[in-house]
Amino acid sequence: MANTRKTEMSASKAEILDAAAEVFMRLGADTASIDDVARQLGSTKGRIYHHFPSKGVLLAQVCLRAADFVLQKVPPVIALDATPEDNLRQMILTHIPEVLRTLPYHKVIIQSYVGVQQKSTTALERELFARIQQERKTYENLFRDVLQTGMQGGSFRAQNISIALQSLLLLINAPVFWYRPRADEPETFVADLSAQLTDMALASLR
Amino acid sequence: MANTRKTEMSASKAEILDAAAEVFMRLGADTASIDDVARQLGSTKGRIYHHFPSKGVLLAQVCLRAADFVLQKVPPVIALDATPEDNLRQMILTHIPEVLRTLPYHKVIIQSYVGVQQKSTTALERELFARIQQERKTYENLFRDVLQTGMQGGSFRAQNISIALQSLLLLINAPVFWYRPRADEPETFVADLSAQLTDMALASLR
DNA sequence: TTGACAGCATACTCAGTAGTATGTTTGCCT
DNA sequence: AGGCAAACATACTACTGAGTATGCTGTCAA
Repeated sequence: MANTRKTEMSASKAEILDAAAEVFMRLGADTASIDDVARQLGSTKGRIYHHFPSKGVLLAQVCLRAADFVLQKVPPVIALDATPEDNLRQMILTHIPEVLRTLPYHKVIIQSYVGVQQKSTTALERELFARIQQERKTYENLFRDVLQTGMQGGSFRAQNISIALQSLLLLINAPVFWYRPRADEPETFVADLSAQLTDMALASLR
Repeated sequence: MANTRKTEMSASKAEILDAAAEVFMRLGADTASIDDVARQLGSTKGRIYHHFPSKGVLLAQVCLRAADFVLQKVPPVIALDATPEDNLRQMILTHIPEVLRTLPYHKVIIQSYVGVQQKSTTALERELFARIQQERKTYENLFRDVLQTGMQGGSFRAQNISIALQSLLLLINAPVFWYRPRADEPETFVADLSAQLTDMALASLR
């Protein structure tokens, strides 16, 4: 048990991350203050700064967790003997519900997708954001490989693969921008939504 | 000539908006300070506060201009006697180059698309952001109408129209997230990019 | 029992920033 | 010429918010 790595997280720390994700989502990561997060927790700054050395690290941990969520669910559904279409279909059908399940985290990480350069001063923050970028690249490559294989095999139309990849990734993350869970929404809404987006995504590649 | 409305903008004001868009894009609208914008202009705060009453209004004007850019270009290409496919194709082929031409503005307005609620305190700011939302809705409805017509006529596959619309809009704005103009890029890159995205968008609807 | 440490709360400091108040220059009209 | 705004620059104020230093309390091991 020498290497528990990421799973080593106290319940209190996880609770803080949940609160931070929620508040960062609502107010924006830069606008929201540490006191706002503390208020959401019903506690004070002291608790947060006991577990995290800075606001930047807290933000980075939220983003890192967002990346981890999908990275733990999606790779297992990839089958080497399946067709590119089937693989991609399963990947998207796994991706979307997982993203919507952990929505606040992804609303936060998307704020960094717009390209605002982090002003991470400390070395730890820079290392964390590098890890995030690495994980994102790893995740993107899962889709890139499936696209590549599909284009070579003729399942997908041949076209600029980088453009196709970026468009595909944004398409399957589209609900993060507009989805808001509602009490009166049908039981099957997320499943239906995932199915429709999967169809659109696959169709866009043919 | 009683009603010049929006076109009434001094060159200095436009120059400030350009600088603000550039800086807000790079640093993020909340992180960037008015002094940052002034430094970009090679002047001081005084100039900015002479033309804009607050930072919130400045931000709103940038966003409003972003919306105006596409709203002036796209509607004219819609033809009543054309098929939904042709109309949509022309709309996207107009939309993308115009967005990339005025990229900083759209990178700023996209920061508000993530759903962070503006904390506009003044009445003027609230009114401006309401106008922005109105213009955005107007623009969306251009696409919604084409989608609706196309689905009824059988050109497009019948499906949940709101989901399809949101996905389509995000797809045609995807380059805003990743595109960065490069000196060594081919002359035809933007045109090629627009063509590929148009094909993907139309395919996703069939 | 105690003491020592984790897990927080309280009460500060201090840098940065939005906004203001007031000077200073430049063009323009008469 | 001269005065009078517009278009800025300069020099403040007031406040927010990140980070820190220190105090308090329960728990657990020896």
